[in-house]
Amino acid sequence: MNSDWRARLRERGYRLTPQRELVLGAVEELGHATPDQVHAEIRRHSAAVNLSTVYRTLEVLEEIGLIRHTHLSDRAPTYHSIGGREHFHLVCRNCSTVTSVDSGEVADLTGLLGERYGFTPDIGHLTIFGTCHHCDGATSEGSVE
Amino acid sequence: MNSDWRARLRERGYRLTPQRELVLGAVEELGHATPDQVHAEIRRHSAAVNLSTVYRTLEVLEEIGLIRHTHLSDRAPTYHSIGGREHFHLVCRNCSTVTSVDSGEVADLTGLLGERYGFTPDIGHLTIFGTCHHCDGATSEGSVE
DNA sequence: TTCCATGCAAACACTTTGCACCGTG
DNA sequence: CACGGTGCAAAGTGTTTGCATGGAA
Repeated sequence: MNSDWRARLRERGYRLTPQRELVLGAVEELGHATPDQVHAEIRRHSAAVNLSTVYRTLEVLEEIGLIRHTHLSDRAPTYHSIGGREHFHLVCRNCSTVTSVDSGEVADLTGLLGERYGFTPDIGHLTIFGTCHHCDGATSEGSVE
Repeated sequence: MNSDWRARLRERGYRLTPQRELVLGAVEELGHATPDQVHAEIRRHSAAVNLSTVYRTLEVLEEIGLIRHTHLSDRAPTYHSIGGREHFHLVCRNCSTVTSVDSGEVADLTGLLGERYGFTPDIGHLTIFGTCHHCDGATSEGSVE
């Protein structure tokens, strides 16, 4: 599964380029990252990759299912590699802490939406904003969104 | 509850201006609308309100709890008035249909996140992307996000 | 009369696009 | 050696800000 990405690209008719390897590597290393952060991370230890290439590449990598994006803030989207299981995110508006939750945890929700609304949710894209227990009551400084 | 907004503004020390009335009216009339759509709607039958005023006003109206915003697409946020009960949205990526679901429907989810993660979700801000039953299987043209 | 709110224009943050050149397959 | 991918620069979208003027309280 280490070099699976090479096959994935080829299968779909995409070419293998050093830029694509660098972008994927940066996403995996950063965990959750905006296009700009990916760009900066690459620059830290490699030759520069153009920002527009980063955008185009993230799109391709998501297309072939190696990474996904969600919205952890009102600003830029964040990308993360799909390390095994599908998950969604909880984001605290107060302290900005991000918690990943396995999609299995919300099987009930998925079932309910399916039965009652005929709707199949894309759990991997989901981010739920709210307040974590450390911040209940104490609404303070820098908040996300 | 019709002119409740006047009191709400005054209570919090905000002034009552025709622009604020127009923006609130447009949001209520449109249902779900982006800042730009609100701006356009006002222009349709009134003197123009500056776009930056629309932005500032939407922020104020949300602050005092008359409207809320959520993200129905990757582009602009959409605002809606809080007509009674809190709700969240289901958005079909294929046909862009938006379904409102009462937050009571997901009491189980809210309970689970609270117990297991100490997290209090902001259901009113939530939007879940996915596929509606009309579009299952048949992934076609113009998709959101 | 005092400030808050508005209009306007410029600046911003993020993303996309057109085109010539480059390098993978 | 053809065609997809990249770099670069410019243009696009959506949003914010500084400042002078205007109007609600």
